[in-house]
Amino acid sequence: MSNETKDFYNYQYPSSFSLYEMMNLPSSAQSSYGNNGFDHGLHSSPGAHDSLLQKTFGLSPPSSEVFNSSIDQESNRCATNDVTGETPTRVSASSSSSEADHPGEDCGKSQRKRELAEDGREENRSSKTVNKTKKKEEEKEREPRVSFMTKSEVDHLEDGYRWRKYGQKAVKNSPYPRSYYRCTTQKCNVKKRVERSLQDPTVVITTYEGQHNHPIPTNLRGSSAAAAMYSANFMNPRSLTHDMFRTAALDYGYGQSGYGNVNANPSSHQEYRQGSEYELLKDIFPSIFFKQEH
DNA sequence: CGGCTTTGACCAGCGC
DNA sequence: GCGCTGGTCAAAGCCG
Repeated sequence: MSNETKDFYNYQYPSSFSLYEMMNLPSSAQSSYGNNGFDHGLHSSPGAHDSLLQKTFGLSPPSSEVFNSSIDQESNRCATNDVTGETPTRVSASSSSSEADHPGEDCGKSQRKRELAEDGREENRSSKTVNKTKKKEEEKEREPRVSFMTKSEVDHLEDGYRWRKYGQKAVKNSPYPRSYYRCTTQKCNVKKRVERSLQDPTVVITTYEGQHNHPIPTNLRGSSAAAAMYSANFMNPRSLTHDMFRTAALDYGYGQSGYGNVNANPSSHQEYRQGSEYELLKDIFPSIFFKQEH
């Protein structure tokens, strides 16, 4: 994936996009799996899919919608991602997260600025004698970065992991601050930034940076399914298999919860037990994930 | 008491 | 060199 921008005609679609992106599947893999699979049935009941995706990804409370996501594994971060400028039913998503990270900001400069600042600090804040050559090399090894744009009333969305807030900064030209979180697990340096979109304050932009080197904490609030999926991406991007999605479906009512009572919204369980959304899940995550299961 | 949030200070990069 | 900005630190306070 490069700077290519993909258009989706329904804002539920970016979640399917993010799945491919999160799995690091090459474009050939996408085409072989076929977008047709993802088209299957999606237009029939967008609201239901929307609800399903929210719960499956667990990134938002019931009132929120994950309506865009992007991933940044390399340095291609300057593609268009003018999501909030789109109509409500048409969203563009791209492999770039820069615009999602910092709407309206100058991409290249601020991006490099951020990385340099982070690298310098992460390596050795106290010692000023940093080997510049080494530093430059490490600059190239950028952490994978994924951003989600989620319509939500709350800033900090549950994703299954435990986070500690370590900073908050006012955002230039925005009344909404940006919050900085770090994974609380020892030796896990995954970070995330949370801010509200300047264009649409109801939209929360969550940017994950780094890879978790540990399993999802259990006995947490939020969605274990989402955490499992997110974990699968960052622990091993190619390990996100149909089993994962089946687990997601099971966790949401097609089986006994395997992770304990972690669902923040018990009512969602009830919906899934009715079965209709399991079918929707199969529609969204089609044969590649489900066909071998029955 | 441990874990978390808050918040002012600090640092580094960049533009002028 | 200076000011601006983003990102992080760390002390203090809060909370279960």
